[in-house]
Amino acid sequence: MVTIAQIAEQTGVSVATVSNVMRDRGKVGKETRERILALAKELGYRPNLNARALVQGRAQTIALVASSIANPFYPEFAQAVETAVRKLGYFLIVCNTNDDPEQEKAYLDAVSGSLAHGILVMNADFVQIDALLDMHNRGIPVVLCMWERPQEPPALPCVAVDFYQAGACAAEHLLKLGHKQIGAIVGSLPTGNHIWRYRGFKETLEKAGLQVDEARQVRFGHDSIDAGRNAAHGLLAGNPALTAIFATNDLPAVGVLQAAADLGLQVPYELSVVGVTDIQLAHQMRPALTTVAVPTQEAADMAVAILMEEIQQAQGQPAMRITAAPQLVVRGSTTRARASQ
Amino acid sequence: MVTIAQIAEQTGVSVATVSNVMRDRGKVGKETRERILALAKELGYRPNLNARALVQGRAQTIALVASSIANPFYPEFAQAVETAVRKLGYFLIVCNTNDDPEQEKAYLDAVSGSLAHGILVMNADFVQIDALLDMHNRGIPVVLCMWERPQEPPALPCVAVDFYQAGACAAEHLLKLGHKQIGAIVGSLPTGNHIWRYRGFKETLEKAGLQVDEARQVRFGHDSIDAGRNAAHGLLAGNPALTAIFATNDLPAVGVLQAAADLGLQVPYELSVVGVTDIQLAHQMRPALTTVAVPTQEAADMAVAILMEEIQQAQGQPAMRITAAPQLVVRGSTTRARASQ
DNA sequence: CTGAAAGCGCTAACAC
DNA sequence: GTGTTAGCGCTTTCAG
Repeated sequence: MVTIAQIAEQTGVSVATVSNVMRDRGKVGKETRERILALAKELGYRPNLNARALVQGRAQTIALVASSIANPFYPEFAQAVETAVRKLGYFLIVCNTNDDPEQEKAYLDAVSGSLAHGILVMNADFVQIDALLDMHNRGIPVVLCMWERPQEPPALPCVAVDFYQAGACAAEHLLKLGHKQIGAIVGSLPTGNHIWRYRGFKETLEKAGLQVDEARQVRFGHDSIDAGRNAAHGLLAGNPALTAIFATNDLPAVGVLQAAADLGLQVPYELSVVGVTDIQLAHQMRPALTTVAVPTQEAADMAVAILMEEIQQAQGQPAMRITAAPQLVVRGSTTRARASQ
Repeated sequence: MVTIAQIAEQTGVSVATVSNVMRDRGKVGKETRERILALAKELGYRPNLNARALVQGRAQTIALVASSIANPFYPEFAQAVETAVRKLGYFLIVCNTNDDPEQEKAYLDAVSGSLAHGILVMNADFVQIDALLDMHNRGIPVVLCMWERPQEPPALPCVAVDFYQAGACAAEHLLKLGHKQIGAIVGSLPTGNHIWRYRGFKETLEKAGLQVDEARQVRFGHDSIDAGRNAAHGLLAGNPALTAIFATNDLPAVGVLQAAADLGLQVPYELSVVGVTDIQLAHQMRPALTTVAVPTQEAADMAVAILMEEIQQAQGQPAMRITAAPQLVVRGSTTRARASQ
């Protein structure tokens, strides 16, 4: 490994000068500078990031914590985050806890031990919020990335997406198409994080004068294709009059598409389907999925921006930033309600 | 930040002793040990990873370099790698170059500067191989993760998958189903990395006495859904007698499925489709995709294993390890050839 | 079993 | 402009 000291020695200058050159700190004679640069290049010098991090008290990395990579939204978001942090000279460390508290603790401890300068958390509801609060109090920048409810900010900095509105938006679309018998598949338990999406949906229906009978029209579960498919089978078996199904996320919505295929139901003519998020998979399905798109890149950029503010001490009370509203994207999985039976 | 020195002072021992306790190095009296542990816990001590990395000359991280996260195979592999490295106490840094040589250089430089202890490279063909060789010569562990051709090992350690055989396997399946008019969509240029898959396919057909007319039956391009769809449209327009299409990867195969949907062609009855890899998307499509599955987790484990050998100096000449053979997975997108026209 | 001291490679005052 | 020096927090001989 080539060090600053070797370069200093071989060029007959001090380490400070070499260090200054390496960091473009000016105050170095042009001729000296060039001699140093030339030698550094020849020797293949690379600054030791750990030494730098040690002396500066901060690493050049950002950690992104998520409970599971299984959700295809994750890599899309991770990519957006990576792009954003790279622009600022940081590297991204991915931390998948796989819902394992031990892994999670290991990651949080490592970050506390300067593995990363700051930490981005995707599914805050699965993470030990108090451990994060603790880190934040010790001065480690923390940002929650996908807060579901702008109206109720958490105790930590976050970027919020108005998922209530996403649900409302999906409901309006279906209503406008004349659907009256609408099922819902919720990708979490009634106490879980998808509840706001569901409320937005439900309350919009109710405002339009439609009653929602939870026993007959709604299934709670979790956020996966399989869960969505099973739920759809259950729903359609118990309630064949359904002309549309809203799923609180694209994954279960894809499950609904599959269930329809299983049953030989033509989507959208016999059943309309709407999801939320607009993951890649949504437009790869046939028919492609109508969904309420979440501004992924914007959320990632905001999260990184907040993190940077925290890093630059521009603190105060926990910042919350709200993304643009989720937008309906109409594709092939929805159409006018079929003639009532 | 709590340091080892503070703990040493407050417990009246030396830093060396605290350090030994923290790393379970034995040789510390039980009672001292417990006093130290108790205080460390109370103070919320976390070892500084950068200091440790500096003094030991190696980081506790592994870098995974890929040209693009767009390929859905990437997150699947990344997850497998992350799991494998975590088991050994390492953290994973993701490095997406997005085919940008500057990004790539930035990442390689950072790793050379001890950002990571070792480096895993996914798409070796897109990466500046000489830069990697250089790193390897300087003693930095490097492993190429998905070498396509075991018969022609590269100059660096690697894990190889016999993709020639994958292509052959797909061809055999189609032949067995009675297909004679088979198109091929290659997810790279004729000089690119998918060429072995194609050769396996082509030569198997030829051994069975079928001629392959590249102009009429084959399209080269790149590895994406859209490219696959376009290629399929072109192929089917020029050659409607085709009863099956082989794609060198699942992504273009999904594109073929979409093209068939566009044209109102019933898969598999009017057109059979086979891909390679078995990404998640493959079994989410309807009909689900028949494909030749690559052992992702095994490849990831092997890559990490080779890396660890390199780390433990168990060197010698570049190791190559070959995964189990790719396996055909029959799903809904293939069936017997339709009556010849 | 425990301690003292050197030093990993770099940055950041502060002198010259 | 350039050099000197004191650490950053930790591990690692080597003594005791």
